[in-house]
Amino acid sequence: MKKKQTVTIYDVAREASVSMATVSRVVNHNHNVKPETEQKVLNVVKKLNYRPNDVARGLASKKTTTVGVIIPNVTNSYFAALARGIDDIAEMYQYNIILTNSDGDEKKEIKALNTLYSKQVDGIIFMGNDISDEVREELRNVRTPVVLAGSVDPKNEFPSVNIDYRKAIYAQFNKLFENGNDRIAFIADNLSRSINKDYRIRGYQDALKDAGVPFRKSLLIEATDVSYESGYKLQERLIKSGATAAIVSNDDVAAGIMNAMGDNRINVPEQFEVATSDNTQLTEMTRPTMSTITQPLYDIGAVSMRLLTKVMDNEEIENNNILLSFGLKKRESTKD
Amino acid sequence: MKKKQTVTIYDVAREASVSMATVSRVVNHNHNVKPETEQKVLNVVKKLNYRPNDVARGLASKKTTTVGVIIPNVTNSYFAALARGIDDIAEMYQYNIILTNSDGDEKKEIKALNTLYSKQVDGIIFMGNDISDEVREELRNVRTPVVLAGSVDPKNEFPSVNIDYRKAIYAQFNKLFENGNDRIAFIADNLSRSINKDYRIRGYQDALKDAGVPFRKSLLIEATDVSYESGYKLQERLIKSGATAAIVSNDDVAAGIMNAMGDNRINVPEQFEVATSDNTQLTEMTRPTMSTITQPLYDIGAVSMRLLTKVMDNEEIENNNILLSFGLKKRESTKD
DNA sequence: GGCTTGAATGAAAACGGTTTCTCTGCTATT
DNA sequence: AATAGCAGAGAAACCGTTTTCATTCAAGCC
Repeated sequence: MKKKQTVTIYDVAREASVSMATVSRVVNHNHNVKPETEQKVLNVVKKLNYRPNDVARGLASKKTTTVGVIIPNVTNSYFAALARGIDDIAEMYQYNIILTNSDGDEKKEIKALNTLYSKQVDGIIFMGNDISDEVREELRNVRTPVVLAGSVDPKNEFPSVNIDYRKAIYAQFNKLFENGNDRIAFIADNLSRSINKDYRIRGYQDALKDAGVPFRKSLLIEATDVSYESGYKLQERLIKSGATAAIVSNDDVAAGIMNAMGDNRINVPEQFEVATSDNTQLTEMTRPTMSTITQPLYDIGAVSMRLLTKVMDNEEIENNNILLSFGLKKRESTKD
Repeated sequence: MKKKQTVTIYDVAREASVSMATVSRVVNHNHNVKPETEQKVLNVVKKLNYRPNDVARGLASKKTTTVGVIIPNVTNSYFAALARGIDDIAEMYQYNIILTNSDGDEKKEIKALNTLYSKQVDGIIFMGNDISDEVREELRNVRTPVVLAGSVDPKNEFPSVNIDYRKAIYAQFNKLFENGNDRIAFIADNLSRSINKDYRIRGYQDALKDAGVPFRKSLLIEATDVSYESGYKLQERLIKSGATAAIVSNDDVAAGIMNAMGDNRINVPEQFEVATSDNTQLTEMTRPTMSTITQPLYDIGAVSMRLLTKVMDNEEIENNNILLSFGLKKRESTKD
């Protein structure tokens, strides 16, 4: 009938006839403890199967070795890929991840921020495309380092890791333009969000201007959300708009559009070209496969976590707003 | 120059001229505090913008309102869907989620378990298809409630939420058999894992027996991993095996097989039928779309989190091993 | 030989809450 | 009027560490 009371640092100290301080030093690999003493303590630790209580540790040291991650939806492959990058690097630096789904909803984001704050996380990685003013305010309030991953901040107030969305769309537009399209639609789930308004659409307009093609508002199309279904439903409207090609900001939506085209006997890419943005695995799974901007998804997550560790350690940061390089991958949904 | 020292319960107590105990009571919505006093405290709380420190709380109360979630890979749509269900219910019950990727690797699983243990999580949800003996041992050691989600335990030692994999495969086999196939392959990433060996393959054999079809070992095919690529590479072997249909245990793998068939001018479903198992969104995105077992993915996660709350609260549990109902969805990759 | 120095250790004060007791006054009961 | 009972509040112990500061002791130095 061994009743397993949790064994504390005090138990170890007593059993090893040393003070708690010494045990603490040993456990934390501190210098200044004689090898023999260390060994003695270590033996007792093993014998008693002592495991430090991280909560007590957190209270005393004011560090929880935990970082909060706010993600719109784990179920979204784009963000899931980032999350994986984040977790891998976090683990490498001995941090754990508290994951919270926000659905990109301001209220939920703020609530999550407050919870994480209460939980005393050492840092926060925020994903959500962009940040509203209220969220910005809250982000300032939680006095813990924040890094934005795959999420823009036009004011560059917070450290962030992204690709250059503006240039990416610019490049993609030009490809399609070279293929002979002069009516190219741009599709995103929310055109007024900063990531679209201030970056992608600008890139779109840059290209328009360079190509000497007039801007048509009707070619800017908003999807109801980032889902396959919403893309599927968009197909008709897309054809009616007179567009012959589309740049889509999300792979699921793009897949929906493409399949709807196929189901309506419109050939992709012969009759309509589709280019997408995230290079998630889905781009290889559809038929035709999808041409896309290539983003280093995993790396965006990984780099932002690494950046966060630097901020948490007060290291000198050369560049707060990191832009990772992107590429263009030609697959079957575009002509060239 | 307001220097923002963190405000503690003590500050609130002083400012409101009450004791810490009273503040604590108010903050925790405890009975036994006069409405006026409560209001007075509440005012100070607001004025000082006091936020309880969850770490201190956790130490004192021995509850962290945090549960650990071990997931093979967030990037896997099947598990991501479960994770979403888990997080939603967790949030509903005021818990947060510490998410750890294990890659289904025993070493990482054990390490994660230990970390979670140190962090004093109130409970753990384990995903990983099945559990090795070492993990089982560790699962016993962490003296915190554990629930398995989408992961079998032949010994039924731990509470779990699943579908009846054996019956599901049985039903699926029969469909394909009725369609005229008598050489039906079964494909999984690891045939010796319990979930396959003890459940799916048994279902497969049950069906074989009922149908009076002899068992052919060559029709049991192991994929190198659960990925689109590994499925794609399997196609040739599949044809050589003489099979005319396949039951696949993972949607990504199934998509790979199907696309490889298409790329090699083998018509699905006319020349080869493919049925898959997870009903992730991918099943609707491929062309042809995929027939599949329908699993309530989100619900498996949600129900297991709910179950965990019950275990954590020491509630009476009527059924420790929950089987959610599954279905069969006919799409384009099978004939009928 | 006295004094400085530094390594090794211990004592005890935080850390910021929860919770158990205990103590007041009232109100209700008889 | 005396007493029981209870609501409301405070004092202080406790949760399990880290960390500061003090102490001891031996070696090194002139």
